[in-house]
Amino acid sequence: MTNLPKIYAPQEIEGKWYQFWQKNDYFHAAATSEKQAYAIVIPPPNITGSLHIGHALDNTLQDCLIRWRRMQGYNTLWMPGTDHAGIMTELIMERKLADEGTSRIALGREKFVERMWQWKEETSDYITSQLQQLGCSCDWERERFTYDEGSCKAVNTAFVKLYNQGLIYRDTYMANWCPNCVTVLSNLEVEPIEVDGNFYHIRYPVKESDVVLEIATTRPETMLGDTAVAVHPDDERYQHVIGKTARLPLCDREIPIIADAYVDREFGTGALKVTPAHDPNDYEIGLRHELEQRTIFTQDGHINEAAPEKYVGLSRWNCRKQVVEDLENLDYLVKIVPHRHAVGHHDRCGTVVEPAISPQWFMNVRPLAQRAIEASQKGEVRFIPERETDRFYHWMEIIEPWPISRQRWWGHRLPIWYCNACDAVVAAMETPQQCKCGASDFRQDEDVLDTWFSSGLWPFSTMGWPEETEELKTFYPTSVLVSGWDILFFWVSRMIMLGLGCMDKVPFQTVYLHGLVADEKGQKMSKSKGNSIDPLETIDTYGTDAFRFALANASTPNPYVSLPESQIESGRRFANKIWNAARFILMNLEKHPIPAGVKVVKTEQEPLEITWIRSRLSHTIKTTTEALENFRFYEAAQTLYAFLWHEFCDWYLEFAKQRIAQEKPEALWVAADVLEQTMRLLHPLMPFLTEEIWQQLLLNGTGTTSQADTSVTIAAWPEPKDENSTAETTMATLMEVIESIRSIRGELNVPIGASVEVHIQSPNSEVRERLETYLAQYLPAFTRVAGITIAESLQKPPASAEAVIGELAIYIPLADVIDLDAEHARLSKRHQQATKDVVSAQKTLDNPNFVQRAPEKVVAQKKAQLQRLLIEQEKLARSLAMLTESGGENDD
RNA sequence: GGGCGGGUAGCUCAGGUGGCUAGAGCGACAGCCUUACAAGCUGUAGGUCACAGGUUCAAGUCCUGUCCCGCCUACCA
Repeated sequence: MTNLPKIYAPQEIEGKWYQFWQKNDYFHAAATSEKQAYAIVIPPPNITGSLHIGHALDNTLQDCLIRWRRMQGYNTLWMPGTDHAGIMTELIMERKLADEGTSRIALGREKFVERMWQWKEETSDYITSQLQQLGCSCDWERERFTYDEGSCKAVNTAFVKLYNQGLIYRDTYMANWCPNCVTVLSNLEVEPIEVDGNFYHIRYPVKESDVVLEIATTRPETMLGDTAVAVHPDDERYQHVIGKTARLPLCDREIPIIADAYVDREFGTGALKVTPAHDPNDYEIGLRHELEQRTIFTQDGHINEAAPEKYVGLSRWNCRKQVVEDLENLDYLVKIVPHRHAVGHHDRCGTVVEPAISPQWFMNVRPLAQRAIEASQKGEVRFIPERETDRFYHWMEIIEPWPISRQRWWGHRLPIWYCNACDAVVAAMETPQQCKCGASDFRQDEDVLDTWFSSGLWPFSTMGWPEETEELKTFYPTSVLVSGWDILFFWVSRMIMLGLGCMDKVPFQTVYLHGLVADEKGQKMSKSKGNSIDPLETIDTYGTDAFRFALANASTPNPYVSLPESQIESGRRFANKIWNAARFILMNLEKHPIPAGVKVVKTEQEPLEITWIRSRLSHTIKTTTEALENFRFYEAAQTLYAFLWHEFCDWYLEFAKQRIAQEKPEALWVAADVLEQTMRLLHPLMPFLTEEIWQQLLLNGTGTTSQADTSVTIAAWPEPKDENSTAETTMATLMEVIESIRSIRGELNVPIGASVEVHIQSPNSEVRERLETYLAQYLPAFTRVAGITIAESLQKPPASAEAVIGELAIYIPLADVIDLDAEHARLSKRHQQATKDVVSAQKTLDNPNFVQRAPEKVVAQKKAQLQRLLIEQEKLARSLAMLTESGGENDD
């Protein structure tokens, strides 16, 4: 007896097979190959990270694609790697350091970076081992890191190239500043969050007049940096003060009153305080009117010497309190009105960002964005779902210069050098030897690059760029990029732009943007919200395959997908079901081994159930393949689930049991064959279980694939070649009959053990013939029968239950056990339903327009449907009448 | 303010270009330890497809409007 446990234990299977795959190098892609290339670069996870639900979904889908294409015979490359993740990683390290009682600043740049590398070495294996637990078939020999030597070279090359094209430049400009991280940020890194704030109405007296301007602001502390008051040029209320001077309270300064059309007369008091150094709009106004840019904050968000001494050194928030208190005391405060508004926060650390003026390096992404739009319009890159295309265009159209320098330490230092003698700026791969002024003393820019700059080069930096490698020739542009839609702007569009900028080609042909996993409340799952499913715990409890299946099954086209625990549970049951089906087949193969070299050949005499299951398998192969081609993972999952469980197990294996009992093992061998092919189909979704079963089947002589195949990972993807609609129709009739009988037995509570007599009446000789041929052999597998009678016409036996399928009637005499009331209720319900359907069909057909205008096929279908319904209705009516006569109650 | 997605069974969701009697999983109910699986098997119940109009022979599906929910986006101090 095959020694397989009754319950599938994933833990005992999974580790073993991953090692086997790696040992045999199945995941390694050849740099050159006759085969067509298929490549995906992984969205590199943060080195410090642990696998969260988003990774699990993202990587499961990628692995599905890669495994599927590998089986289809492509030279598949799944490029793995990790991301140094800039500020994010630094912040985590800083928390660690704080726990140790030290800090980044205390350590100093050199020590800090050293410490980061050390930590990277310690943790980076962790995330990759988790990906392996998930079954990811990455080419680990090629594993990369966004801050490794190759990436550094790519980053410097790209930077210098874009600099020389004039796309990278330095500018002093207002940008978002994080006082906590002490660095500039791009707009994307700023998350606007609605907060409850106030409008502070403040009096600004006009010099040499009794006029007092009332000005509303949400940020009173910035008044210390005010350098003007602005009103609308056409505002009648303020004509007389334009050109005059206002006295800035608390500061003992005088500021001009200017007219600028930006001011909204309707809003607030119609008078605006202008702080060019601390507000983007005021900055613009300041430029137009050549106002002083008075910066009053230090880099870490405290008040500097530009403000009155009293406030120097206060934090932004304490300063606000102090300013309000002082205004109040000096009677400059009119009122405070509660006001809810959006305030920008740094998405990584949550600090309120400060618009600030600083010299930074920018990338002019406009020209590249334009090319990206054109590439998309030409179809060089395609977005799935399609709606993402519009989001992409919109972003590319409104895109602004990208500030790429960061005042941080963990990352690629800008390849920019300044001559210590003449301050000349040089962009170069390495420290320049000599300046044009003759000096040879240079210092490198202190800043590092935005982490997205290096990850933007990922699709080609991982392939060896800037060298002209075989990998680039073979795999670039890659086939698909798989990612959540939430990083379309951060990462995907940057890759497209930088791909065009550096390679002159888009980095991937297709972008598949899957949904984000949400909890029951529709909230995106994230660790910080505490509503997250832990993939590793889930894998422990349910097994990787169950989890992966659930993820694929949840992966509908919606922007948010939900993954209730019950769905994972369902995956586990499915795995167990497959396991047991395999167990049944393997156990029986021991008694009826497949003779060497025997193939179950198709013949005229082939039993119906074999033709049928092969046809259904072909159908399943076709549907699954199409689903994967269109990134409809949920459809692939559902198709396989339905086939395996409800067709193969529920029906075919039951037929097979009969055949085995009749000493006709072909049915078993076919079962093994169908299971083997189904394991191949299911492999991309459930790699471990399918490998285990596939290997077991191989040991038992089921080798329909070529002898060279030693693993399902490289077995050929099945081909649909056995579709047979005749067999499907015949089987459908049989199934209907069997289901009707089971339904009668169930509803009338006929004991399982009781055998029943079945009488079938059908005027259709073809149907009768089919039933005569097959019913006797199949029916006993599904229900206990004492005898079967099939006739063109026959009297309904007394005290019998009845089912009607079109013109076919089934009678089951139940003399002793029949409950006439129950039978009456049953038939009555069906009669009502039939009547309803008749009315509806009749109505459609009575409409002359329908008959005239609808396609012939549809009309014919409708007519046939009505015909069938009418017959059913009539039969049911007659039987009901008979029942009533013979004493059944009609209390409907 | 603008845009996008959604509202289908108690719950989570499918329903490519309009056309079988609107489906699945989970849950519910009833009955079964039937020799692969009780993590199973069999049967049953459960839906005005958010609402109101419209187009059409035909609408869950297309159009218009309304109401909810979610998200993205915008400089209203």
